[in-house]
Amino acid sequence: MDYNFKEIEKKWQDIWEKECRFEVKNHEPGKKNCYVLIEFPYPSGKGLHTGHVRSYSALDAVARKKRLEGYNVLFPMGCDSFGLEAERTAIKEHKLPQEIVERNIKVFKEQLKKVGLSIDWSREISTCDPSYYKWTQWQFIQFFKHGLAEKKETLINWCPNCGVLANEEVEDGKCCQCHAETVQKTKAQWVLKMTKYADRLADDLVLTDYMEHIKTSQINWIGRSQGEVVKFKIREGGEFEIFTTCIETIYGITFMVLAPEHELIEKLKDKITNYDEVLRYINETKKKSEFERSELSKGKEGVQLKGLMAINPANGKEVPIFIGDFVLASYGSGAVMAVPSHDQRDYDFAKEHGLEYIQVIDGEGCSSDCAYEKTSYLGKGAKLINSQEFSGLTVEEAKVKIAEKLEKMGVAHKQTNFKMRDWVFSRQRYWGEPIPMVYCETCGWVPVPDDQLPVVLPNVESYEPTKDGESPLSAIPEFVNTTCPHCGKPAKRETDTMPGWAGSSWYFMRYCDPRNDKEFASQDALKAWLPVDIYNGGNEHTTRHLLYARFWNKFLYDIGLSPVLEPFKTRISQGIVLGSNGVKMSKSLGNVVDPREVAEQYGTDALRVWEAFMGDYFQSVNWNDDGAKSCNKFLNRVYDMQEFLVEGEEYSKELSYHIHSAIKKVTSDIDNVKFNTAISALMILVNEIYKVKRINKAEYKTLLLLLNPFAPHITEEIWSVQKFEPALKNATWPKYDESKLVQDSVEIAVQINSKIVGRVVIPTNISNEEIEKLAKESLREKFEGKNIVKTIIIPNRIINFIAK
RNA sequence: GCGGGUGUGGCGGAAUGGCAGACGCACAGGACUUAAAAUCCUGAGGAGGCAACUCCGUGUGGGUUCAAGUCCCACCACCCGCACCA
Repeated sequence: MDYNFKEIEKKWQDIWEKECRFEVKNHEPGKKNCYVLIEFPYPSGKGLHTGHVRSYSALDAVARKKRLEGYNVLFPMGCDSFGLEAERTAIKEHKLPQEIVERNIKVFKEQLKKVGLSIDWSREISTCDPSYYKWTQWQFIQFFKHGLAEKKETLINWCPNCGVLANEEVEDGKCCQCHAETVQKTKAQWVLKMTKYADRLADDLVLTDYMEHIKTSQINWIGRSQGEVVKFKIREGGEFEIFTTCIETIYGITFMVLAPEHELIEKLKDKITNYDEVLRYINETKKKSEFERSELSKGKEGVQLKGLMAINPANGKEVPIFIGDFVLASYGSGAVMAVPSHDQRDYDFAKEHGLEYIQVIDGEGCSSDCAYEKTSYLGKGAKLINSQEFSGLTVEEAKVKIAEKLEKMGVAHKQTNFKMRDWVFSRQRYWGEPIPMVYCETCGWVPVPDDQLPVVLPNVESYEPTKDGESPLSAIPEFVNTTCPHCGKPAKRETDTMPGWAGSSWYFMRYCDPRNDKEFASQDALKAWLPVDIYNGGNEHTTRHLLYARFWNKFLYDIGLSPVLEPFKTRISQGIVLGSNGVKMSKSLGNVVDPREVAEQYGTDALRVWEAFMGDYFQSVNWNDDGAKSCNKFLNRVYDMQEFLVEGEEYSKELSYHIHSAIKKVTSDIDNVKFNTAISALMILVNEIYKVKRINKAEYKTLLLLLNPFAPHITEEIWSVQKFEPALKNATWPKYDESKLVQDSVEIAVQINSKIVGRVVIPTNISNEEIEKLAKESLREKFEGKNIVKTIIIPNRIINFIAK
């Protein structure tokens, strides 16, 4: 008969809760601390889905194993509750975001508890709780006091009817709600100067054990490049700067391109003979987002600034100037030199506009339909041509010499540029932390004093985005009007709120000391837990959230409030769970699987085991309805094994090898986040036990402990029913003995000229000569007439004879 | 476009450069049963063959190597991110 998972799972969840089993102190004598962290969820109305269960139960397995290994484990949970989605739902349902969030958190928590996660609920936090965001605000003020927060003009999406829009709300240049055309406008916004930390954010990755692709993503997002800033004079007066990493191609310049926003255009408008055309192009550009502008297909568009010519400082040559929207004002100096022979985008642009090509690097790569780019010529000893005194030098020599010449002339200097930009920290939205600043005519921007924090988000009647582009808070005079904390004169509060990223940039610190009302967390608590040992989250957060959190921590480190340079030792990302049809689960496609239904049918343990087993943790995987069923079957086999149980405190001869290899495999697989093969190893062990139809106490206990991280309810139930000692919560993770993994004999494959000709069973302790002899003897007929010239032996696997 | 990934049976997936397809699903056969379900046991990449066995097989095309799913080069397809969704 099937085991009664409903009863068992409820029973143990109640016991864990009653015992406060997973509540943890910051210090536990004789135990090392281990911090297992999973990104806290956004409490959307959709509730928990199978993707959540996959990562939560996986990290729960890690936490449970660490506990059994004797660690003092912090495995906390909370909610990232501010943000646009709650606001939208609230608007739709005519409720307050506060209510929506409260309701969703309740559902979430209930669902999480049913998954049987070993969470310390006493440390639960929510970013929209004033006792939490008080400290988010306090930290913002520290950024301000250290000159890292300032108001600055930035680009926003603007809809004439709806005001400021998020990128997400713009579809093909139109507002997603009213379908009016949107434009890009500038607006003064709070900005955190993250670029000041760009170098360190890139360099300090060596201090972490992040997965390699995550480090690469971070480095590419930061996008550090070293190059030269070169000053170009304009024949008609004035000058501008460009940034290039390919100074070696400067003699190949045949035109220049400025960003349409470049200040020079306004300055020299009287000298531009086709100013009307230029203006039209600039207005067209304003309708495009930066993302659209950087697409290559649009890179050929541009308009010449007729009447102007730029002068190449290297050789005095005059070249035409264009504006093109593929040049972004936000990167470098908003202007580029164009070398069509050696850059594909310049090449296409030149072709479109009938411009000249000058090849300056010698090689075969330059052809009639593509440029000879640096990826093809760098590091290959290519030489310069058509470059005056530099012709004949290698690219690497020329880079240095040309830069030297221009620097001596006073028209160039070295510069490091970053793709990464400062963090725009303002939102003209209601549902976020109010930015705790006051503007005074006399004193300028003044932070709200500590004793007046938090600046509480007021309850309002209308919190929809405003049409004038200001935050809904600006319509509340009681909120806006205040006095200057500095001089006491009437002043106005900042009405922008913070982005959702704010609260999530330091929540892992708050978990260390969640109820502290004197500071965001005590240094003692932070030292006890940081850095986080293993941090899991979605792939979509491996660039931005991770950078923001690392930046935030580095700043706190610099002002003495974080004990670590890097907050996360390792970072991993789970693959998403797709619908059974291979596409993302969504309500409209009807392929959403509710974990509650699965648990109802096959049990939470089966669901957890299946989510661990269904595939490589890092890869996306298609949901399969039969999976949980098969895992329920597996758990039943483990349960039914009680009938085979015999006395015995040591592993039996028949099972010893299988037990030791399972311990080894499961232990290393959990450490290496390979849950699927850990489950597979357990299945193999269970199959072996069914072959002998006998299991003793020692063996059963080991099996249950290995399975416990994945299926905590059933294992604890069997353990307690069988009255195994000590109680499972006090048991220790089993150890394997390498010497028990050595088998007496092994079957190896025999190859002649790399083709398998047969197999032979050999003792494991014999010499290579003996292996050769045995292989030849057992497959004598295959060797007839063969002249063996070489033998390759791969221990316990293959012997390969090379014959002539 | 830029950046990060992925591609293996009917399906989910395994495989430190060393016997491809572990483990599981679905499938087939057997045991148990009046019968079915459940359970237990066995089989199975494809093609050919009564069989022993042979040939073909890890997105495509090349290459390195005694040996390639794995390393290198070129290509194709798909997924994720791209700064006001978080």
